[in-house]
Amino acid sequence: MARYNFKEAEARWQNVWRERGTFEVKTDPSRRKYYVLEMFPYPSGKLHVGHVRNYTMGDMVARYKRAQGFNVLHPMGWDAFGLPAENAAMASKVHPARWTDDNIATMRGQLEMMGLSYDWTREVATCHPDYYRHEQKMFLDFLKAGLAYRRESWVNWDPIENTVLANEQVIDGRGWRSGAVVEKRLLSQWFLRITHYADDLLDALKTLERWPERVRIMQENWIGRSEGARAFFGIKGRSERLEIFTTRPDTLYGASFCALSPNHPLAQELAKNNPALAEFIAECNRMGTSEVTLETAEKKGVDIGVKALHPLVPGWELPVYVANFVLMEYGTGAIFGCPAHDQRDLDFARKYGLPVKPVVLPPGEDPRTFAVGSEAYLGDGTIINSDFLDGLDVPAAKRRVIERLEASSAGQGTIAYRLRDWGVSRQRYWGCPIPVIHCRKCGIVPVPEKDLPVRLPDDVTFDKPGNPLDHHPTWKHVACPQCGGKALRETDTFDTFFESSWYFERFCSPRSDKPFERKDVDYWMPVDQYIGGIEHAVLHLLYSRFFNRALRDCGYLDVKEPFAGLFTQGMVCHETYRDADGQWLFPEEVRREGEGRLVDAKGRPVEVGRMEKMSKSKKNVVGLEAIVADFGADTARLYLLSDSPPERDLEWTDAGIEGAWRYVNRLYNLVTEPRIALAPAGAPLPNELAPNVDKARRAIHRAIAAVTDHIEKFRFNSAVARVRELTNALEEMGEGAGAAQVFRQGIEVAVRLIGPMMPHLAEELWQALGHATLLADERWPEADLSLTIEDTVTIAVQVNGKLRATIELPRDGERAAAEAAALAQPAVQRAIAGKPARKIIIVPNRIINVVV
RNA sequence: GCCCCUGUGGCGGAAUGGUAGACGCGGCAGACUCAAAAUCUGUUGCUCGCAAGGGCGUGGGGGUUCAAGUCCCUCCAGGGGCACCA
Repeated sequence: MARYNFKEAEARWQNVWRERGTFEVKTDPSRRKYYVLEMFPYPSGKLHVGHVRNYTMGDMVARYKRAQGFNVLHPMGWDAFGLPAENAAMASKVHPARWTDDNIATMRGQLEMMGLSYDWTREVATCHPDYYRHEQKMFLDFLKAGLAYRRESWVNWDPIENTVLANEQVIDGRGWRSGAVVEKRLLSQWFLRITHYADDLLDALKTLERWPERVRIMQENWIGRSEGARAFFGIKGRSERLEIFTTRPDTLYGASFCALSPNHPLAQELAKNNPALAEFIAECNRMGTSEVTLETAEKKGVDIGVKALHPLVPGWELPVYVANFVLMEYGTGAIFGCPAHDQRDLDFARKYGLPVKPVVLPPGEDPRTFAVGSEAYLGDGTIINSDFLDGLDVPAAKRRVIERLEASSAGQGTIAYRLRDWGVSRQRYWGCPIPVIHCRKCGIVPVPEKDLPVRLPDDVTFDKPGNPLDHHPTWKHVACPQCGGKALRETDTFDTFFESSWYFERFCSPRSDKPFERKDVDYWMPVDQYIGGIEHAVLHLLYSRFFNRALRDCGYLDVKEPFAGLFTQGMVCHETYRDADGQWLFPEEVRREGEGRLVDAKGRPVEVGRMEKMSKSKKNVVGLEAIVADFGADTARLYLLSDSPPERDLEWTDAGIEGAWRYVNRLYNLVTEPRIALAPAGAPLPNELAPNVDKARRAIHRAIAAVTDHIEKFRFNSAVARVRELTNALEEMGEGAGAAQVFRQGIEVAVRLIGPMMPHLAEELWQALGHATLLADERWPEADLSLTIEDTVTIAVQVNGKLRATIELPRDGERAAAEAAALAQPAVQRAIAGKPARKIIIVPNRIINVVV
């Protein structure tokens, strides 16, 4: 048995592809295009197996579509701005640019080693001025179009480091480096008006038929359109009114209190003369900014002593609280509480002894006895205790109460969104500078286009906390473009989601002076198949959809949705290991001793933990280099494709990769040392085939049909299984008339089918079969459908839904014959036990169910 | 806390509402070998039975249906996201 020398072969074929420019493509409107894109990586250091799984799937699609004759664009680049580069700069004194470039070089080498069919001439790194200059121009256009604006918003503030922290850097309410209790602080920042497109982003989700349902649902919920009403409550003894938002105006008669956000203007004003309230607001502001912090915090409030006047019932006064669960960003920053029909309001009411009055009667309940205990009633029912609304159902009551509010100018129907505008300012160095200048006289002045790009200075230091751009000695000091006076540059940079919101368009014309050429974008966009992690289901994918709309409205392009097809793949997981001291161990530090017992290098026992997402902190990562050195890129690719369904998590095991390696060799030997002498290529079949040969021939065509279907549907694990079934069938086929021809046919088909999975091995075997062409340039095989259908079918026979026998019958036979054959089965007779059949259900060619 | 997803043999998984366990990993038995590795052959859901043949079985409970891993309700467990990680 020969071993496949993957080391030599993989390098050789990678060279051939590179030298021939096999995967370099041009805009060519005479050809059908297909754009395959994997989410580009952040250059964090090294490629991990999770990246490779993603790119292997993309390569599978790219090579498959290429074989089908498409002009396939398959580019790769680097999402190169971001926080880790600055953390590295602080930790090990290396400049973010240097650190990023080094990482890119390492990771590019790793990608090349995997034999992925990228057009490397299109490589892009977002940290280069050639890239980010275009988004500075885009931002200026957004500003002109009113899509960018400036307002104050809250950030996490570390009072010891005097710096803004990312949510990730806040651990249990404390700064991750300083350990200081994090405060919230108001900062003036830039926002993009994504809410302007809320309805369009929501409605267009329906058109994204090739997106996973769950991603569409998540985006729909994220946008969170809800119809409701604004209502004005008077304030006793004051002239202004309190404007509240509610999605349940039908429960207005069940109100028992009003609550304001700690940042509501009225709360802020009253706090000036109310030390207890001021302290409560301060306490709220010490909490982090993340939604999970707010939502899981204990619900608290302070009665601020004023009385709100019910908009529909003269003289009805309600207490007003400031409460930590009311968000200033949603609705109006003020609510009314109806405890009987909202769980949070109920908890709050119980805590502060407020009345609970039911106004919606659940079906079947008696209005005289119905009461709400510890659980609010959220469903539909009949309105009670509500004056003119009594007797209506919930939707009707909503309409009626809104009519009444509008008639009396006490409110109106309105729509609220959960979606908030996108804050793009970051107080960091390693990002794209925001191209504006702050002038004391002229205010905010955009950087003139002739002065773009605003480049990041190289000479920065990270020894002081805070933004290095801000303490750079000269960079921010400029003359105002309008008045010529002394002015300051904006020192904030863009959120890195800015770069990833249009890179797929840059790939269409990566070397253009413009962001992209219209003719290229018109040809290549939209991305036909986008592949990435489910963790991007909302933010990146929603921002990109928005950004595309904003670019369209600024005249850049004419694309409705950037990603026509989306696939979200699962993560790669691995067991975790700890030594006797509880320290994490890398898998290569653990060895097997005896009956499944694991020990460390010193022979001490190792505790095996759960399968978890591979992460550096738990050391449950496998080195890509080691895998490729031991087994080759194709084996790794095969394993990644075959082990789990692509959307599900994959559990990396040594046994799994070894199994893939065995198959690689088996396939290699099947071709290089064939059991049956191969007929010459293209030799005609004899008129009569031996039955076993005919069976194999049918298996070949069924395999083509099945593998093609599985690839189309992203069931790569099943595609691999079907290829294995084919090679199993070929190995089992005996000699007979036509064996040499069919065996050759089968092998050639198998080699073509593995082309997108294991491209190096496929080229190697294609050559071994005597072909002078590249397999990468060959067309995908087509199944002869007449050969995929068998003459006989196996029909299951059930009695009362329980399988009792199977019968072999001619396809599409008579129902009566099938019924008779089924009833004739001894096992069926036994199960019927002489009882008359009440009903016999026959699903043709499939199943017969006798009901007795 | 809220939104979304997942749950099938010892393990990864397969299965247009129609024969649960394809394909693979692992195990067991055998062949080859001085021996081991590699390779090959057979076998392998659990359970009762000498066998023939039964019974049970897709996280738990309930429902719809001639028929449920698949559809509905509910509970449990694990995972992803929650707006400054990318």
